[in-house]
This record gives sequence, C-alpha cells and structure tokens, in this order.
Amino acid sequence: MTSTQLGRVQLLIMQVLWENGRTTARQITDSINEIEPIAHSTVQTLLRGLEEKGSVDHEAEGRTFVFFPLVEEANFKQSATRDLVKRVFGGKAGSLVSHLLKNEKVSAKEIDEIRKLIDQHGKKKK
Amino acid sequence: MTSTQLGRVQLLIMQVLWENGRTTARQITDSINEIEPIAHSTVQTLLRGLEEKGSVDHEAEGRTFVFFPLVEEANFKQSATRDLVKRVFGGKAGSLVSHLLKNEKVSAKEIDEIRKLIDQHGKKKK
DNA sequence: TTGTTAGATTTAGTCAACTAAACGATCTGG
DNA sequence: CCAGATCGTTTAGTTGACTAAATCTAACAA
Repeated sequence: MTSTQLGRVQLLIMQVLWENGRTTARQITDSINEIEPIAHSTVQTLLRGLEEKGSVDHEAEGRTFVFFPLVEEANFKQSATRDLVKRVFGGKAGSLVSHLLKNEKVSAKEIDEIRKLIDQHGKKKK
Repeated sequence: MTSTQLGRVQLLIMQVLWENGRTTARQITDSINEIEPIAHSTVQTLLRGLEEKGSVDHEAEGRTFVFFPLVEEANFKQSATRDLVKRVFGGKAGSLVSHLLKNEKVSAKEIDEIRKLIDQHGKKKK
C-alpha cells in the first residue's frame, strides 16, 4: 500500500534525509536539535519505525548506520496535499488554490510563477 | 489556545455540523453512515471530546441533545492549510499553489476564478 | 404496568506517534 | 589495558484518536 503517512517528527527526519541524502542517525539528531530538542534515542526509535514502514533503509558503514530515504519527497507532498484537498476542500484542488490566494501571503515572485502556470494551463487545453 | 486540530472522524462530525447547523447525535451518525460505517456510541464519545476541546456545544431539547459548532469552518480551513504549508512546503504558500497547478486537476472554471484572483493581487500592489 | 425503544453515560480496549531511559557492545585515547 | 564516549537495541511509558459494548434512564406503547 505504501502508505506515505508520516507523523510530525517522522516528517522532520525525512526532510533531513531528503535534504542530505545519506545521513547518520547522529546527524539527523543534530539537525533536528537546531529546531527543537529531541533525544538521540528517540530519533533512532523513529528511524526503526520508518524502516518498518518502508520509508527509509540503511547500510552499515563501519560500526554506524547510514540511512537514506526510500520514498521521494515529491510523492509525499503529493499525498499530503491530496489528503488535505480531499478532507477539507471537498476534493476540489481549485478550491484550495482560491483559499490560498485569498487568505495567505504569496510573494510577487511567486505570483509571477503562478501566472505562467495559469497561462500554460490555457494552452494545454488546445 | 483554541487548538483547532481535529482527527479524521472528528472532522467528519464537524462537517455535518457546519453543513446543518443544529444537529442531534443521531442525525450525525446517520450522515456519517452514508459514507462509512460507524457506531452511534462512537459518535457520542467523539462529540464529548469535541465538547471538551471547545469545538462544539449542546443544548438539551426534550430528552435529546442538540449539538452545534463553536468553531467556524473558515478557521479550521485556515489552520489546516497553514499547517500543511508550514510543515511540507517550507512555509511558502505560493509553493503549494504551484504544486497544485502542476500536479492536480483544476477545472477550467476554477482556473478562471484563479485568474481573477491573480489580477486582483496585481492591483492591490499599486 | 410492563416491556421495548431511544436517549446519554461509563467503561474499556486498540493503535500510532512520540518520548527517552537503560543496557550492552565496540572503539579510542591515554 | 581500561575509562569514557559512541553506537545500536531493548524496554517502557504517555498521549490522542478511535472504537464500541455495556449500562443506566426516561419515555412511550400495549
């Protein structure tokens, strides 16, 4: 089923892995500790869980394990977004876009980007 | 704190309440059962929890309770969206918009709507 | 009056995510 | 050689969401 469902801290771990590629548990702990306090053993336990779920794997390198992601960030973004769209916005992606444009800050640069995408949408229809 | 954080089934319950306004537990159970099976007692237990959290309240009407929402759907959408933007899209709402336009289906009608919003964005800046 | 029904409440259990101490093994500096 | 640091593993406890049976209670119907 490849349920790409991650808890809050699990996601933090995955983000470190996506960012860095191959990473030791220690490096992950340190990275997360820059944001919020967490015990090393907690990280290790969660890595275990992620491995059982099939989200990550590891290789032994000397006496330490080097972890790497098995799922892609893009897939996760996809499913997290779809989940929100489905559950909160009645399945309508456009409805979420509207919400974002109306209620959230979007930089001028991002607006430009979006405008381009919108134009492409028009073309694609032809 | 008004933590507007809801579980999956709790959200289903809230959606019935937002849709219908004042609603009995029985009506909620029936509504949800149109989507997926759930025991009436489960709904009642969850309503209790929602009440403790301050998301709903009730009034006795005869021997039955009539429930109604205390939090607004708009607030919930807001915080659910912000949570996703923060956790998954690095805090950039525009990044989520891009993702949606690139990867999710958006109807022509919605595109029009979005185009209008984009234009307004441009004006607002002047 | 009595029994069935339809409420609400109590109780109890599962599960996933999270947390981290405690433990045993291995390496490393002195 | 050994003391301390660093690994991974084991164990255990908390919390929140969910599930629903069991129970109590009031009304209604026969």
